[in-house]
Formats: sequence, structure tokens, C-alpha cells
Amino acid sequence: MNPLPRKARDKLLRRTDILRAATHVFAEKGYHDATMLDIARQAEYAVGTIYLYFKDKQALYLALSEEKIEELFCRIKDKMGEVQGSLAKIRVLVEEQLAYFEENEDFFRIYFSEEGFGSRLVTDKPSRQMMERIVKFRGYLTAVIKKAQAENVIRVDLDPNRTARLLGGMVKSIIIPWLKDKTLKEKDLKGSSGFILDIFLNGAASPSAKNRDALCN
Amino acid sequence: MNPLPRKARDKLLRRTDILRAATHVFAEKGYHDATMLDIARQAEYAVGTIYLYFKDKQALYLALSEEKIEELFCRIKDKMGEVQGSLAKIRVLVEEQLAYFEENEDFFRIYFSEEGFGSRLVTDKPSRQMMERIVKFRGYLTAVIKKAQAENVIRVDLDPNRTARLLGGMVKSIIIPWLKDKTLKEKDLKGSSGFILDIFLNGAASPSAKNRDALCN
DNA sequence: TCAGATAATGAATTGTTATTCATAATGTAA
DNA sequence: TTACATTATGAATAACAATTCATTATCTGA
Repeated sequence: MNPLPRKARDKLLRRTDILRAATHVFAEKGYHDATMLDIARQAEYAVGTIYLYFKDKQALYLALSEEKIEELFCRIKDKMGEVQGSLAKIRVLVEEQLAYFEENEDFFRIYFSEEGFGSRLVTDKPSRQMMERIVKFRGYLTAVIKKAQAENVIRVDLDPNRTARLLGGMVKSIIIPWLKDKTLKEKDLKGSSGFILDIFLNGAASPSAKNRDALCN
Repeated sequence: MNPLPRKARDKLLRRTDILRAATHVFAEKGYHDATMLDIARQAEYAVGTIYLYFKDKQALYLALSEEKIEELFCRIKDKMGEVQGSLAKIRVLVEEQLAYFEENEDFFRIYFSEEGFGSRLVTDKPSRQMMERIVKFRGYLTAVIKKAQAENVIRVDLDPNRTARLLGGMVKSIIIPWLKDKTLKEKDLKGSSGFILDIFLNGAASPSAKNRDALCN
């Protein structure tokens, strides 16, 4: 019944252990200041052992990133598939993103702080893969916006690509301070989805001021 | 008439030279991968010379960041002071931000990619200074939003702090892809301000769909 | 032109840390 | 239990890059 031969399962387990430890250390110190020794100690293995599971530091980092990113993307897609209508999908998109970040704080502390790092590694294969993944997902979001336009939920005069990115930026702007300020932890992230969606959909201008002046794209 | 004794002026000039070179190298390689030798070569000085002007690599980096950030903040404040009314001020805020990024591409490539870096250096004096500067500016933006609410330009039911941050996130979401994709360079950044303001103020929902469902903060 | 400063140089020093690998421990099957 | 295979260990290696500093060049004023 069990799909993995016990040996393989053990191996996977240890690999996961190391990934978890690495996530923690990277989140705390950042990619460059985290040493392999730090990670080894956190995982309660010797340094050499880590190299039995990962080719080098970068591979470890990329494995980490890919798994989480992939998980996030799958989850969002799944949940969006569970609801009907573009508006509901957009809501789920925002909510699930916030929920996932809340659950994976450590990783996303890395993700945001070392964000640009990826863009400098694009020369090698593994990170190119990750880039592709991100680009593909962005395409998916754009498609969602387009559909929303077709359903007359989102204004048709807006460029769907930029609109999707804008929404992403809004979500990020809420997540980042939450990650930084420990004191903000009280307020849950998920609770902010209403706020984001409200401004994204209805705008921040007070009703009386709306469209008061010509704003063109 | 000249306020600087010639010696001092020379010194300042060389310092500026080094800063310019460093900005370029940091932008290209990122903080960690940029070596002092790289920077020296770019500036056409010897490594040792750089240490005559800056205590160490980090000081160089921080000097860089501070000067640009300070310049950006001052500029935005000035320009905002030149116009009347909250709506106009908000427009200027977005426009000037985009304009400045467009003019200082190199620096902001650093600024965004190494963003989290600062948050890990908060232990020492210089970067704490920078943090304070950023916090202070954020406070200023919040005040602008508050004023806009008082003038009934921005909805009064919105938390001004979060609203300010959201707007910042929107601006960033437009700048980052522009920095990354060389091909997007055709379209000027400043031209995006209308798009950002439009969504920020009026929302992305098509008029018929607005407020269709209850979105609460 | 010369002495004494001032500034620039870059080879040598120092410290750090990713990575390797000979050795030890542990598991496995007979 | 023994021989073999697999896995873990961490001290030793190797590479790299920040920083220093003895030396050299340049400037300044007399």
C-alpha cells in the first residue's frame, strides 16, 4: 500500500528535516549570513551530511524556494477552482495568499528579503526553472483578470497584466510590514483581505470625489 | 563666493565618483557579489583608495542608500508642497516617485533587490538612521492621506496607514517589472501614474459590479 | 627646486566559510 | 556473528574577498 520503499521514505524524511532547519536559519540570517554550519546545527546533523542530500548551499536554497512556491501556487489554483465566478475567484486569490503567508512566515521572510537574489541567478538551470514557474503563475492570474473582464466584473478598459500585478503589489504591501513588525502579529493577516479587495475593487476615493478629474491610462 | 575650499571640493568630487561607481556595481551584482575590487576598478581607483573615503563596504553601501533616499524624500515633499489640494498632492506623490525611479534606475535596482537587507542590519547605528528616515517618511505619507480624508477626497472609513502602504505597494508593483524587463523600457514609467491613480481612487471593478457584495474592513 | 605634507597604490594579511574526504558508525543480510 | 554496504561525521582544505599598511607618487608652499 505504501508507495515508498521504507529506505526511500527515511531519506525523504531526513531531507525534509534539513529543509525545515534551513528555512528557519535562512529566515533568521538571510541567505548570505546563514552558514552551512548553522543549518547543520539547527538540523542536528553534521555539515557533511547535508551535502549527502543537497549538492550545495544554493541547491538547498532553491529546493526550499521551489517547494514552497509550488505549494502556494497549487493551493491557490485549487481553491480558486472550488468557487464560481470571477469575483469569488479574485477574493479567494487574495485570501489564500494571505493565509499561506501566515502559515509559512519563515519561508516568506526569506522570499521577500532575498527577492532580487533570484533575478541574479537566472544564468543557471534550477533558478531558471523557478522563474518559469513564477511567470507561468503570473500568466494564470492575468487570465483570471481577463475572464473577470469578460464577465463584466472588472473594468474592460484596464490592462489585465498590469491590473494583476497591481493587485499582487497590494497584497505584498500588507504582508511585508506584518512580517517585520512583531507587534502587528496580533491582527491576523487574513483579516486584511477585505481591506485589500475593497480598495482594489471600489477604490479609495470617497464617493463624492470619484471620477472628479480625468484620469487616463 | 564658493562655499567649499578647493581641497574639500576635490574630495567631495572623488567621493561622488566612488559612490557612482559603487551604485553601478551593486546594481549589477548585488551587495554580496560585488567586491571592493569590482568597485575600485569601476571607479578607476585602487582598492585602498576607497577606504580613504569610506570606512568599509557597508558604510559605502549605506552612504549610497541614504543619499538617494533622502534625495527622493526631499524631492517628493517639495513637489507636493507646490500644489494645492490633497488629490493633487497624491497625484504628485505617485508621479514623482515614478520619475525618480526612472532617473535613478541603478540605485533602485539595489533598493528593491536588497530591500530586506536593511532589516537585518538594524543593530548598528547607520542603518538604524536610515530606518528612522523611512519610518518618518511613511508617517508623512500617512498624514497626507489623513488630510485627504479630512477634505473628503479619500474615504474616511479607511485606515490611513494601511491605505498609504497600499498605494506604495501599487507603485512598487509597477516599478519592479520595469526594472527587470529591458523590453518594457519603451513604455515610460511616468506614463503609468494615471493607471495607478485610477485604480487606487476609482477601483478596478466595473461600475455595474461596484459594491455588489459586502466588503468590510 | 626642494622638504614636508597629503593622497594613492596594490601586494600581503586575515578571517571566513563552502566544500571535501578519510574515518567511524550504523544498518543489513547470510 | 561476520562481512559488506550504506550513511554520518567533522577536521582539513581551498578559495575567496574585506581590510590593512608599507611604499610610492603627487601636491603645496617657500
